Amino acid sequence: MNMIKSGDNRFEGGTPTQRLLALLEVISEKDQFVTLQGLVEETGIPKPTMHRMLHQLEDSGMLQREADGRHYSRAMRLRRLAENLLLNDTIGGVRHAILRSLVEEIGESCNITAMSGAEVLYLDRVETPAPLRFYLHPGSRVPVHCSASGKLFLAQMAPAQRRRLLTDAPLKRFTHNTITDHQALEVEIETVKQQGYAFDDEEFLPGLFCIAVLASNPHGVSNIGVAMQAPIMRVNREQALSFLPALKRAADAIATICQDGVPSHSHP
Amino acid sequence: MNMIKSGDNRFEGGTPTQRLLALLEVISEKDQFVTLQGLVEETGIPKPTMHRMLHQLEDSGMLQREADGRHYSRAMRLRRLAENLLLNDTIGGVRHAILRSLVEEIGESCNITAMSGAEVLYLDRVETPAPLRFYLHPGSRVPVHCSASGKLFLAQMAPAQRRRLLTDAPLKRFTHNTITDHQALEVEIETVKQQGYAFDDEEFLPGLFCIAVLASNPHGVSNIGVAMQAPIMRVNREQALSFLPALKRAADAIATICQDGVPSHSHP
DNA sequence: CATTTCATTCCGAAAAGCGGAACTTGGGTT
DNA sequence: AACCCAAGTTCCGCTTTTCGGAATGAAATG
Repeated sequence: MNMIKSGDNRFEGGTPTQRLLALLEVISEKDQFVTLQGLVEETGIPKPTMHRMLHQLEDSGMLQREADGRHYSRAMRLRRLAENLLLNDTIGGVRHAILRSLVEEIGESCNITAMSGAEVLYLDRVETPAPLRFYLHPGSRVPVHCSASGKLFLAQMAPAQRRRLLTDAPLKRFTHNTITDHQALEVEIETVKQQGYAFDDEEFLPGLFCIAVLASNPHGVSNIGVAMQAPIMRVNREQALSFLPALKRAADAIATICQDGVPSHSHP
Repeated sequence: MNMIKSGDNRFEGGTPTQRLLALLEVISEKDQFVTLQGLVEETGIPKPTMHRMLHQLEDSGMLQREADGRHYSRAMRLRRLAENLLLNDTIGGVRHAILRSLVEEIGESCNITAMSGAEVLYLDRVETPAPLRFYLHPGSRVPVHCSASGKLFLAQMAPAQRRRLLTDAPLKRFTHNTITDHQALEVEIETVKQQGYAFDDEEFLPGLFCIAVLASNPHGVSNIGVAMQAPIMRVNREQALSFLPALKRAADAIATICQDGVPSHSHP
């Protein structure tokens, strides 16, 4: 009894189904057969509960027992699930690949953003290989008024819609550069609208400089942006501007792919 | 093709967690974004229930919403789960053993590959004992358009899906042999489809020659390939062809194991 | 054959799921 | 501008599942 690390925080909160997914995750990380007892020790889930979970997975053909009856391994259905997930993930895969090649080209972290509610959502992100970097993971959100993409989204809105969005919440200050005055923000947005791109000059995080463009959308307004984020000591305004063509190219490629995101009802 | 097929029997019995897995399965079979309504029509699950399920998957970072807020796509955690499932699935070392005996038979390095996103992922690999060799470790990735396995995966895709994958990717040049022209690649893919195997003739790394086959899958497309990789000074096209039977045999053995998943014996 | 170690079953309390109905939203039409 | 329609979201009382401590098998171990 040595390496017993009771309780994986992954299993503490969440609904039963989320628990089950977390269990699958633990199993997926193993390259050996798993046992009930082993999983109990690793996850901290009580034994009867774990027993039931494994049984469900076995009944549904996701796991199978080995000859000895106490070791579980991946069954066909789980393999097929994993294969299909990867095999058919072409849209996400391509989008990520475009982002990756953009980062490779300009050498700084980039992300794909979208307007979500009253905030900017990071859809995907690729980090620069440089050691000094900001870590912001996909799925996180930032305010509209102090992000480059956010200002672009605001710039293409109808004035009434923008006012509705901004009047409700005050423009929270994050740094000394954050634009907190509505008048000043309108001026900035006008500039952005004319330029077709936007900066974030340490307006959200001290030391973070960004430039963003929109993935243009023929059918109207766009809700996809592409942005570069870099430490201010490595990228200044001129350098950021030199990245514009590459950013624009990536944005157009992403726009093309995302156009036919309509699901089909076809079945093999 | 019926637009609406209410009620997939997969969703009739079973516990809530089994239902959720079945839902993931349906999503995994799609190569496009899914919507709440679309899934409701396909599965027959009531709308509020589906709404909750998708929310749970979104909250746990398995799915993410696209910009429009109504299309869902695979999020990072789900991709990682799928990759780990395949990557660590050595089935008690049997899969690895098959690869090892293949290498022993033909005398050159071989690997097992899978499609992941827009790239080819190395699931497992065994090196030749020969002193001169390329070192590429499991878990690494190579582009689809310049790898033997990649071309096989492309060849079995529906044209629309392939186009989406390739159209906006620039077909990056790695060597003087890399196919960088889309037209030429389509021709190559057609050849590959008819032959049932694919070469990589120094298209990715100078001096590296590969031949690959798919582990055939009775239920449809396959996401597992088997490939040989050797220095061009040791293996030419004819020799590579002479390895085909052995490669095919190994691929079939791997396919069989992945279906039955019954290993002979072993103490983990 | 006593002992340890897991796997399995039981069951009352607690929680999550369920889904019809109603409500909201956003885009398009009259 | 008023309306409509389709899709997404929320509500809420009822039902089902889950939860997990404790007790009970079933093998290995000594």
